[in-house]
Amino acid sequence: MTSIRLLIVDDHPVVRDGLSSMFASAPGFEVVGEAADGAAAVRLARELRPDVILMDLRMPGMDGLAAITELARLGIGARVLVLTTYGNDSHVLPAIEAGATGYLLKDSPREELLRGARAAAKGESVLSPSVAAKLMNRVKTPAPQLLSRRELEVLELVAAGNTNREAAARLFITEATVKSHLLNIYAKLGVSDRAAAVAEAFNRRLLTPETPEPS
Amino acid sequence: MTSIRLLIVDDHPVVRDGLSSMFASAPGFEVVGEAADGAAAVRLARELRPDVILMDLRMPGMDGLAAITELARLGIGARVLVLTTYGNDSHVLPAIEAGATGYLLKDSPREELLRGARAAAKGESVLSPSVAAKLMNRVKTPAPQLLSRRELEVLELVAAGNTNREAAARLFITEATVKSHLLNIYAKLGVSDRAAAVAEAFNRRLLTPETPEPS
DNA sequence: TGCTCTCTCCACCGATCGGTGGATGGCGGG
DNA sequence: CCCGCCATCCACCGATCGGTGGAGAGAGCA
Repeated sequence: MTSIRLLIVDDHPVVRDGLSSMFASAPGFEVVGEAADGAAAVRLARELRPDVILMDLRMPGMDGLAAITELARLGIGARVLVLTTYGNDSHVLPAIEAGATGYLLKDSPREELLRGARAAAKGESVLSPSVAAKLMNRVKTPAPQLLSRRELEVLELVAAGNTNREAAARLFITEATVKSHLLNIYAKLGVSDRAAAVAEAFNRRLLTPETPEPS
Repeated sequence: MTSIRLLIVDDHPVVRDGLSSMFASAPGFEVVGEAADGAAAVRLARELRPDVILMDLRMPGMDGLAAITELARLGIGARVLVLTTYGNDSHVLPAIEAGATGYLLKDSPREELLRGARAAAKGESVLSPSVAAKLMNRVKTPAPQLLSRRELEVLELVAAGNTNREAAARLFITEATVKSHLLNIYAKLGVSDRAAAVAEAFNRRLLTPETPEPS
């Protein structure tokens, strides 16, 4: 098995040196380049085709998020392992959305960093606890029983594109009843039309996106 | 620092024994009980008040998911670390939604299991790579640029509860233009009214729930 | 026994929306 | 150079929706 080719991106020379020497001294890794900002990172990534890019997010000029986005746009296959100081800053989720493969804190134990880089090279997802927690919160959030069962049914039908009349037919009630349910829903959600009600329901996880079933 | 009190839940005696002896021999852990199904797990959890529950999902009778739900309903504070054989089965996300603190594979290295249990005791989230990947897929899904920038703006305003006239004012265009944009949106999303368009946009991740800002 | 909540239903009106069938100019790729 | 996509705008009409102001019946709780 050949070594994992690494590109290290961080605006602090100290950090680059630290990471560089740490990975260089570990078996199975080869540091092929270093960059101090996003633009340089993208340039080097095209040129050197590393397997894994260790990427800081906060950098002058093109930041890490922009760089990840750009790499994805260019179709560069390198896995990006975000390596940053704070796990709870607001850039975490955008970075994942942009296509980062993993997200670790810089002060993770050496062991974990090495394991993370290896996992990233295989395309596995590595998350530090704080990031994992953030992601889980995104999914958890027990639905507070704000809407009654019936109201939720009505809202689902409306979200599916039914008119009041159609929803009424499907529920075997009259249109008038559907309208009262909707008015109650608007009041409870603090909105004043069906479109906003649907949006608010998604925000409050009363409705959830269909999970596209994999394999 | 006192030991972490563990409750082990699995329908296979072999697995219980294995885990039990593994944790018993590790410093900082104390196995206070074992259960072979969900009902017994809930009973023992109320009685023994463990810090962490190592929980299998597939069990006869009350399964792990039901047990987690029940524990949450009863307000039992124990952290639940799901410990199962397959990382890609369909019970993963429901378990997290029900309130599991972490999710590890049984064949994880001993090291990882111990670390996972310690992390869970502190309330940190531990995820095995396959589960992390699943969660990330839930968030990733790069939006296929189906809607034009302008159309997306219109849809966002509509989702926020604006009428066509209001959206027009905010975009400094006429109501007629907003209407054409919406008609285009309906065609592209395969729907025929604004509420369904909003729902479909959430399903396709063109719109995403606001992340409730923490601390 | 009250009280509250949910679910059901009715009538009526103005406001808004969806749909049709256009038109114009700009920008970019083949 | 032409085609397609995008963004902008127009008029007109019927359908639908939101809002008001009710009411009755059943469930659950104190």
